Amino acid sequence: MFTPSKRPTIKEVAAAAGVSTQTVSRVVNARPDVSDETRQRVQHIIEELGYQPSALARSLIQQRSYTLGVVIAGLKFVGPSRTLNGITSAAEDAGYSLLLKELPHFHANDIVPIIDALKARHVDGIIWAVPEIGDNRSWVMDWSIEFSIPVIYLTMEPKEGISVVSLNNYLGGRLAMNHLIQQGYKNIGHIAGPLDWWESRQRFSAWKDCLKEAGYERSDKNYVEGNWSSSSGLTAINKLFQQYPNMDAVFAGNDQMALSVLHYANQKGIRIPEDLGVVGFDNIPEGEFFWPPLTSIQQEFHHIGTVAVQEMLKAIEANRKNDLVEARTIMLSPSLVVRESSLRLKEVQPRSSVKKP
Amino acid sequence: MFTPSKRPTIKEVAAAAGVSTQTVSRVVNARPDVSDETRQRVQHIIEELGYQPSALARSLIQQRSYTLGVVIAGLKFVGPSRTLNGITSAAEDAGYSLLLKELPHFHANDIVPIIDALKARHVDGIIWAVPEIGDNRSWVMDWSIEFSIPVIYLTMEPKEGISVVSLNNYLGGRLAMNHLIQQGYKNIGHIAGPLDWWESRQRFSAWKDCLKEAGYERSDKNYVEGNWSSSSGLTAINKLFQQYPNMDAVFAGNDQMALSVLHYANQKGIRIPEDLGVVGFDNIPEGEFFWPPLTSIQQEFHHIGTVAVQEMLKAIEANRKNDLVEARTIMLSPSLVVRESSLRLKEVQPRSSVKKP
DNA sequence: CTGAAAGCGCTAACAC
DNA sequence: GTGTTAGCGCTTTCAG
Repeated sequence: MFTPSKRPTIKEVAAAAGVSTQTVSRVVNARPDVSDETRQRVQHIIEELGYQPSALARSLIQQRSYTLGVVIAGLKFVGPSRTLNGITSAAEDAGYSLLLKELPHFHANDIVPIIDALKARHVDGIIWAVPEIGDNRSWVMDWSIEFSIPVIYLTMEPKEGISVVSLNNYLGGRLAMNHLIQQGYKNIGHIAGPLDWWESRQRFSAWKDCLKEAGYERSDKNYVEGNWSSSSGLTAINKLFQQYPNMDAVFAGNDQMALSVLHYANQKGIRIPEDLGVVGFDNIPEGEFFWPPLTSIQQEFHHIGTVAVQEMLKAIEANRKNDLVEARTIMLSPSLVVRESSLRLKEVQPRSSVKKP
Repeated sequence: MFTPSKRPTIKEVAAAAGVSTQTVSRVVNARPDVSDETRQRVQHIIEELGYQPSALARSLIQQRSYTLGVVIAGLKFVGPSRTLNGITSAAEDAGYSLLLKELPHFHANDIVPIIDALKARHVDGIIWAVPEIGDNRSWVMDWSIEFSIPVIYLTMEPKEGISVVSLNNYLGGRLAMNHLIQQGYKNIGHIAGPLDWWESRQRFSAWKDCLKEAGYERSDKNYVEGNWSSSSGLTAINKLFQQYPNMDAVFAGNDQMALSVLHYANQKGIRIPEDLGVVGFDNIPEGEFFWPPLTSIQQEFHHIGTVAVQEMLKAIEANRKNDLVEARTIMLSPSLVVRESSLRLKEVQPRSSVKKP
């Protein structure tokens, strides 16, 4: 299965080349102050022995590991895994390794052991890629939790003094709602995600505000809370139609729940978009092939990860130079992707189109 | 944003407690040979200073890091991310940390730098969670690549001398096909995944073999190759119907491509399952809410990850004891999930059902 | 029960 | 250009 040979150390290379370990170190790190002849010889021995410096030993002495801690939750969902995808590629490009920790569930609040494990391995910074839910952020302002390294939070309500990268969910909700209103729908219901999620509340607020601005009535019977799953979406749309019989459009908190609205409509013979307009959120790749194709709000998960890493690198550099590390909030803008499920005024926008902000 | 205070070292704790570093070490590692009184005092100082041992320094001296390397590709897809989900939870349970590397693309063959980076950080083992595609496994038998640590491969053709954990894709294909045949479909087309993928070829072979066993004819016009995406699935189903007009069922290589078959049928007014039976692969959660609900082959991605970690832990222990590390192949069995898209004989199986192997 | 010495694999700082 | 010394933070070994 594998050859359990021990890897050579810098000492062995030095001995084989008849130089000091220091010289080997210089060659490995491509320092200029080595004679060409020596460099050649050492280089040769290195390849022969298959020598490879220990990043561990290096981290120890340099007090810098070129490793980032990533804390995530819900990897089995599209959003988190695509964001991680962005983090991995950006980190790789920057020459950083990633130490990954996944929380057992979204609400996990017992984060001290996680942070300790990361710090024990001398990570240079931590990307907290867990969405804000319930009180799972209650500790960020707790001064007893000392980080001593930069931390960047993803997907949460911006707060004074901490760095946040997030999609502007409120704006996304507004894009969805204003599109439906513009298409002439007047009785727009909402299937919200779980309202202990910050993202859900933002989308929910947008729904409320847009109805109000348009001068349409709204009551608490006009929305139902789901849990992001298609299954919960089906329950929700059933309940919603009972409570709100003259509903003519639905803004769903995500595409999975929107899928159930389409499913329900197909089953009941409700015509989409004529009788019922539907808009989702996230714009998952399958949405284009739902029946009918689903209008949605595009969220650049990958980009969130990339931006987070870039911010982290800046923070690490500033930290090194002992500069004051300025906390920054970055809000990314979503965009509207119009497809048939909401396109009642066909003459206006006859085909799929992507509108970038 | 954070307090850049330096973390205390074992020396500082020792000094504060008036003992040697060795005694602190003993307390930290819960060794029995410390007097209760000393233990208490040291314990107290540790908490006071917020001392935390450096896993790095420990790894260096113990020649063991309690860290696993995970190499993955295509994190933005459901399968890989759910498998990673299984790996993270199993590793966490076992007290192992994870060093994550994502390949830039599935076909990446330049894996030496990846392995070197992992070994430089002294991982105790490597889980190679990249599916076998084209020649991206050509190096596994290359003896010049020395691992010196256990490696477990996911999703590939079992090979003598290496450890593999994989779903039995051939069996999955057979479950799908025999179900369609049993439902009375006789002209069964196939939308394959990319045929340089081992998984696709296994499913493809099952399609061929089952048709042959049933005594049905088959030609090269009866299948089309897609690339897993719904978009490619739509192209594929168009082409397939042109080439194979009397087709009455489709076995799609995954659920995304199956979705496009449903989409196509809805568009053309083809009735499912009466005129056309459809079976997918993977059983993604949304499939239940497609229109009509999609029959599929359940693949336990999470479980693959869990099993891989368990095997890894065994291999690491054996390696430590210098036991002979036996290479093992573990093939997991998929199961058939029947829904409306393939249920022509309604009286036989009137509802969704999951058949566990 | 506790401490001193040595060293894991490497690099910073200084000598020559 | 190159070598020597010291030490990153910890644990192992061996004394006492």
